[in-house]
Amino acid sequence: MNLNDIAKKAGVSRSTVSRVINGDEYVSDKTRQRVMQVIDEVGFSPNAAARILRTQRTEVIGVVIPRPLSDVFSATDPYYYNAVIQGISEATHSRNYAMLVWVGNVEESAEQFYQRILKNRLMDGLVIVASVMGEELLVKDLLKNDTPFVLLGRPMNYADQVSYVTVDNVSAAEEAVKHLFSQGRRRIAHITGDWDNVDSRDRLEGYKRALRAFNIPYDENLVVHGRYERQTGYSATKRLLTEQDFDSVFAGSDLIGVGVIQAAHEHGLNVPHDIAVVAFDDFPIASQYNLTTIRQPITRKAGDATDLLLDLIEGKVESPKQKLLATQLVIRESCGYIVRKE
Amino acid sequence: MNLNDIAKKAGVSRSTVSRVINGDEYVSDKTRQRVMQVIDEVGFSPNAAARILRTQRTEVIGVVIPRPLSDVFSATDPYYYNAVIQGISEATHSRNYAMLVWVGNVEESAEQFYQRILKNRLMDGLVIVASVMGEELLVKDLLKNDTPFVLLGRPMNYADQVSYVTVDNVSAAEEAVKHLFSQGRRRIAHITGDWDNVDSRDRLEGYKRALRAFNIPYDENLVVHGRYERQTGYSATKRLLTEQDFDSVFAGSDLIGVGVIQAAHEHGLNVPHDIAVVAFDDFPIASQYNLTTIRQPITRKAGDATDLLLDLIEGKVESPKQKLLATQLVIRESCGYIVRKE
DNA sequence: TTGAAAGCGCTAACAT
DNA sequence: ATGTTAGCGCTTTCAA
Repeated sequence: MNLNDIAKKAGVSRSTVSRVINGDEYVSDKTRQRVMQVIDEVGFSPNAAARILRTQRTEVIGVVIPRPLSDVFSATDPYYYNAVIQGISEATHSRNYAMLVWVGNVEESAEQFYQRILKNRLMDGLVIVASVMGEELLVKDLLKNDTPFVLLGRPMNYADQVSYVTVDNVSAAEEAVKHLFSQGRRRIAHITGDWDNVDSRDRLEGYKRALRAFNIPYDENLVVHGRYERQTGYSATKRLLTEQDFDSVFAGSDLIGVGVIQAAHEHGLNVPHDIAVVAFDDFPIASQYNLTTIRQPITRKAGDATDLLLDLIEGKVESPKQKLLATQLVIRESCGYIVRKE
Repeated sequence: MNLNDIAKKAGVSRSTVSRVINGDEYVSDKTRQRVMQVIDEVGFSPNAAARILRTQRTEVIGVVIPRPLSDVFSATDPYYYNAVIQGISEATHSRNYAMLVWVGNVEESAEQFYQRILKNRLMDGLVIVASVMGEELLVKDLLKNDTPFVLLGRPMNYADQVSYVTVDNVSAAEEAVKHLFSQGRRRIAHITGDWDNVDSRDRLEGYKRALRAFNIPYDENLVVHGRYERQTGYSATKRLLTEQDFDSVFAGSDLIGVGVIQAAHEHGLNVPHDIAVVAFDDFPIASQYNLTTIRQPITRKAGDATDLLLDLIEGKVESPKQKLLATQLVIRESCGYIVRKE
């Protein structure tokens, strides 16, 4: 079933059918109705490959997730990727695009992974979910071939040549630490996530800014570098408890925050009384543990990145373009703030 | 850059270039090498749309996830979908396919969702992740147009006309309950997941079989129907504790099992001493709570479903074809079995 | 407002 | 072993 078949049934030429399908205005109402009726009757939809070949636009975007999703040893919260995919899905849907998803496989180098993406020529552009490791190779290639793309997260390099959407990690971290200060805390420790991740560095920067604002000297002994894992929060806290004097922790992520709470409890300490905790992300686990945390709007971030990509593809905006999203402090019990229950 | 350009540079016809690209054997070694060299030099990859238009094969499959992934109110463990996507990704990758992912959006009816999938004509077939609600509409349409598809999970209806891959829930549940029996438990309660889900019904069936095997009469007061959520395990256990006499629980999922543990603890009961628990899934949360549970190989299940789909697409097998995967009892502490530590 | 015709880039049947 | 050619189904100029 193709345009010709529809054309014959409707008694018009196939150009007219094409015009009807594409909403061309130069079609009489009578003709349009007749054609539409035939299309509905036979349940016709145009051949995508032919259309793509002709128009050079696929209305498909690629979603690149550099790391294997279900790495058993990874402690990354799987909620993040679900929320990202959901956000992209909603944005593509509302603008009539489909999404091709690329997930890094376990036994595959970055080069191989990027090669298979680049060889597939069914995408108008890419949303790249920034991971801990750099996506530089891919970014370089894409810049070279002039393929539209948007990063979810600020890249470590080329940040000014690249379009990306991320949250304002610096301000968010600053707010988190200021909140601890407002609860009377003065010896505030910080446990970071993966150090090859830009967010981690930005959050540390925000931590420093808050200290500066309150004239608290920066004490590097209160900062522990780790990974975005529960284990990091746990062992970093254990170490801090034996070596340092501190009354609160700004955790680089919810998972780290949960580890902090567990370590504190094992030492017979009360959270928030003895150790107050503010974390980052507001994944579902945060509410389970009553963590006060910075909420980052993941679905929104992903949706905005997708909208930006589609704007780039459709020539509605010029590349590069960046967008910073605001976050929100969600106060629960781990920070010591008294939440009035209703 | 197209076949003609390559052909000119290599001094051959474009059919020869096509033959080289497609690994046709009727090309001399010299010619092949020359052509390959040109292709590598200019980094050529063939236009996908033209190839699809000509061959009528896209080498793309669709992955259908009927429910929104990040439904804030959904308590479903997001790990499941990550593992599924990973499994499909690995299988498609190893057979040189790409995957188009379709996620149900929040404000969209099932009909609309299925329509947008069916109208996209860039897929050779579909893997459908079975959800709680039936995918019947989609299945009917696909059967009608003869589109290859495989369900991840047994469908409630049309099970004999449809290809699917799932785990043997009945045997697995039977094993779980028999294990509790072997630990001396005789009053074994069961808390089910969503009742419009086939897995829930199969697990109940397995529970009944185990009881029958041990001549324990089925007591419907010990069976509580709920959802695959922590809350279900929690409130069902609370109710059971006030109304019934029981010494153990077979939980329909890990999340339910965690709810059971929490309710038991709140009643001052020890798990496993007072209440033994065996659950289902072996998601990461199970090991956090030391749950004895039935491990279902999600990534494998998804990979096998994809392989089956590709076999169907490539005509290597006949539809319908079903596959049941074995599960594995993972013994931790919640069942009361003494695990020797090394 | 409609139709005719060219051509997007590829594969495969056929010819040599 | 290689080249020639038709045609997959669509959009879009151009002509009427």
